[in-house]
Amino acid sequence: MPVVEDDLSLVFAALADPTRRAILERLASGEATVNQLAEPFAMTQQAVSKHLKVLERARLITRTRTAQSRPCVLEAERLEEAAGWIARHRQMWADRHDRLAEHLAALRSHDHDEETDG
Amino acid sequence: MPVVEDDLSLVFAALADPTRRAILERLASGEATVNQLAEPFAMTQQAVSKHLKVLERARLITRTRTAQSRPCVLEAERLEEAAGWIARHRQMWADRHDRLAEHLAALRSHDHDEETDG
DNA sequence: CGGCTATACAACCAAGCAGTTGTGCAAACA
DNA sequence: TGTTTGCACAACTGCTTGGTTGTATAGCCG
Repeated sequence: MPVVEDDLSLVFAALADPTRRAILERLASGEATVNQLAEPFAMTQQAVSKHLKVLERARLITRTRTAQSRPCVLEAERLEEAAGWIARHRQMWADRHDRLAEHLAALRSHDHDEETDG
Repeated sequence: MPVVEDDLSLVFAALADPTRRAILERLASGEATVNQLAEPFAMTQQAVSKHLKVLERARLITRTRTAQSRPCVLEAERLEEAAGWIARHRQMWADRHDRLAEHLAALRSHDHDEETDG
């Protein structure tokens, strides 16, 4: 197991939990304190605090320090990275499927093909 | 901890590992057998097999049964789901940031800053 | 000052994961 | 037929995680 995990893994891992995704969704409509976030989740404040740590480590949120509360705000940049990876591979896979279809079509029209690779 | 995890969590969790992402990348250039996939990864065939199980469970790949080998092929649809979630929220966050910027600009134009800096 | 509020830290636990070794089994090959 | 190849299953290990309770800290209120 990676002692140091790459950013992408951290982001995906952070997104791989329904609670955390819900937190992000809630946060999308504005800042919130830990206790505000904890309320709808049927879990303790400490548990939410841990989730926030995960999100923070993935830099999906940042936290500000105002008096005795530490509200959370979203950080969209990390999401770009994840989106980028997916988009890239989605394209590659689509290409691959296209080429596969082409290839099959080519094979079909050629009747027989000798593969002399260079 | 979810006894039954939703599809989205499975997909993100599957993507949250560099080895599995590398497997997907390799798979993007064509089918491969377990041993072929295992080679570059400095880990045993069994470990790769486990990773493939994770990918299969997330339905990011499917496996075909030909004779004694069980090659893997990519399944792009699941990726769409993950891409969709991210895209949706990216947009929401962007909107939010825009509004925040507007808000701050509005505040600034009001010239109501009482900062006691040192 | 005392007490309330908001949060974090620590210890603990059950479960899961990523990896290992060892083994079994089905298909191809000699 | 026996051997090799390709893969999976099982058991085990160490680390991580998601949750708990209990406690500590920092700021506000009276």
